[in-house]
Amino acid sequence: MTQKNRSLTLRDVSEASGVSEMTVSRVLRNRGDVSAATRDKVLTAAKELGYVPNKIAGALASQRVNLVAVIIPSLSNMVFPEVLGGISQVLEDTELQPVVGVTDYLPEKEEKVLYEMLSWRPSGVIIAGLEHTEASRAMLQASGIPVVEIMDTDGDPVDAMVGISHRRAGREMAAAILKAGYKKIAFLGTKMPLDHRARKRFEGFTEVLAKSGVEVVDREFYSGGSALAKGREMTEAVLERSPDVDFIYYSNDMIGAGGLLYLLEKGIDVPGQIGLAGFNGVELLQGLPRQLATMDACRREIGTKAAEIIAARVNDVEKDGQVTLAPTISFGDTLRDV
Amino acid sequence: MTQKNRSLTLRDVSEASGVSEMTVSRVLRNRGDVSAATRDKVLTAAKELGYVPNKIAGALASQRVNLVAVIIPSLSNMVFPEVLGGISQVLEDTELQPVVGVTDYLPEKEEKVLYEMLSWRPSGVIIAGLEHTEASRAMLQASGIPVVEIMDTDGDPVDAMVGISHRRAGREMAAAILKAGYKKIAFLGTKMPLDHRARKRFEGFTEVLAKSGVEVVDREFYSGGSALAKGREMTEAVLERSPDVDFIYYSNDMIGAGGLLYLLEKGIDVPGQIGLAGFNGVELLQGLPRQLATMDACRREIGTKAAEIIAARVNDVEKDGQVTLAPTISFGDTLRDV
DNA sequence: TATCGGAATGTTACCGCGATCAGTTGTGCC
DNA sequence: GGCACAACTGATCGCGGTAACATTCCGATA
Repeated sequence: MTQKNRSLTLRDVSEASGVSEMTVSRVLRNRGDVSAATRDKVLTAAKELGYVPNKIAGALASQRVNLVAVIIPSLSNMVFPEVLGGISQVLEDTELQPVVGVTDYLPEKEEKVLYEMLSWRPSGVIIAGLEHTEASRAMLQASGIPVVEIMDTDGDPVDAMVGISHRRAGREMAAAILKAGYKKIAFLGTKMPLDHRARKRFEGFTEVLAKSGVEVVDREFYSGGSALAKGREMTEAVLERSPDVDFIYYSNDMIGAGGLLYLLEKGIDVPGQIGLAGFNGVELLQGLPRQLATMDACRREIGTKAAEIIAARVNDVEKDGQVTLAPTISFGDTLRDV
Repeated sequence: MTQKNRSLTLRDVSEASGVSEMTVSRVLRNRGDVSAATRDKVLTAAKELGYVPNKIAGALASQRVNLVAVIIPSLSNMVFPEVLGGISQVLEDTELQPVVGVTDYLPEKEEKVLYEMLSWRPSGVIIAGLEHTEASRAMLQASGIPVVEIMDTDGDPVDAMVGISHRRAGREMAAAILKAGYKKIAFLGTKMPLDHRARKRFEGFTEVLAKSGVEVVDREFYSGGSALAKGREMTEAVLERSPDVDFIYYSNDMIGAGGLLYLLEKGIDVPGQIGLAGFNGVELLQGLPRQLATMDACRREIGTKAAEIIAARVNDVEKDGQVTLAPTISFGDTLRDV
């Protein structure tokens, strides 16, 4: 246990166990034929010394790095940890390992993070969204490794993609709202020009409304702060400005929940007087006094499918690289299902 | 842009720009003297080829890896992403980079993840908790790199530690509750024998109650599912079983919020008839109809302090390695402040 | 008994880059 | 004009492993 600052190498184990470095390497990787006797000797020595193999050297020599770069905009969004869960679950059965990079929704940071990750020569990349800087796309293209763009399928992927159509999600929600007879519809969302998926939902949403000659009567955007509190505040503001609103579409469940709590407190009839809907289908909603209407974004499944594609491609197995999942609307208690 | 499967090396850039590999290396790392002219030549060539340096080789050659292993139990807990935020913020100003590993609260998985991470020879380790398997402790010890154990300070660290005393947090909350005159106190928490911090809070909590001759009148534990919904359910169950309860202490804010929503719905007077308190001070609470009493766990600050210690030690700057932060109680609207 | 084959082990040659040291210029100064 | 020195550039070696090939040793087979 007493050791210099320099960390141990195969040579140390080799000397301690009296066999060649190569044999030690074989034992530690379970590769090739090694007699049970020497295997034991080596393992004992390695354990005794507290040897931890150096993957840096191993990766360089073998030209194989079992890492999968996962690049997402945020960890605090609830959505992405779930996607990650799906990814990890699948990769756990392989020799691959996810490594996460966070972009904070900034294209330049994405570019930086991507560069950084590619410099470790991962076996694959899973990256959120279809919108990237030109340089990022070029890097992905040139990397020569499998790339899966996730979350969104409204656009052209560099390689593979797994997600839902957010335009369609917006359209379907709009259709359901109109069908339920609501007419004075407001939209509350995040002030994030760079959140392309929220934008696409909004576009799909207004598109369908427009076809029925309906226009959003009010809208408001926030940034930062507690989403629940913001939902509450914005809802209050909208009601004040546009008292005749009969439906509010929130760009995510969290602000939707805030709005719901506010309206219930005010004694407003939901969904009679005002209907509500959010987006994502987060688990959190199950604990609310009333179920918020929402649309499932298939988060976990996106993760598993993406990881499966990477795992297959790494092993040179071809696999369908364009997966569009179908989000399902859930009416809950805040949107009349007619 | 047309390239074989083999990815580019310094040699490619060197040939394309007509200088030695060494010079290319210097340009790309901004080290040593290089004339402006050759610098430009090299940078142009590198960009044109789409060259991305190979950190694997670089790290091996330089014996330096600018990664900091961050090992935490979970990403879905809300708490850890915030700690991570603190870490990232500090490391962003250095050349270090965090790499996250998740243990799911399982000691064996922690051991595995730690081994995995150490095999990449990071410059430092930030790891949640003070409880590890013997093998894990040995690895940390033997690694010869700075180690900071975070979140908790009730115990002996391998090296440095940053956190709060959860025993004390439990004690303080108990004292505040008693002082407010509550007598029939229930405890609701997670069924996680491996969540040592929750356990310590509970121990501190009961310890102070015991000193006043008070015992927890009821308790319940959950696992899995939506925390908000579970808080609701468990609160209902407790009220049914022990209708005379006058205070409920929740092991986290999320279930506390569920309980709060339930009680308000039932028209129960909070904090008159029943007082409530949670733990963590999550941002979410700000959007609730009433502020839940809670105790701030100093999450972000834990992250920044830990990262600062690593950053300092990596540069051979000594720095105080035992930081105990003081969590502050916030009474909110659900605990009488007397 | 000579030969062969496979299991067990060792040897050699890199992997792509950076540390180190060794040139090769150009410049200012006496 | 010669020298010292800085500015710049290149050659060599090795980081700690692994792939590929070479070797040894043994029993089985003809």
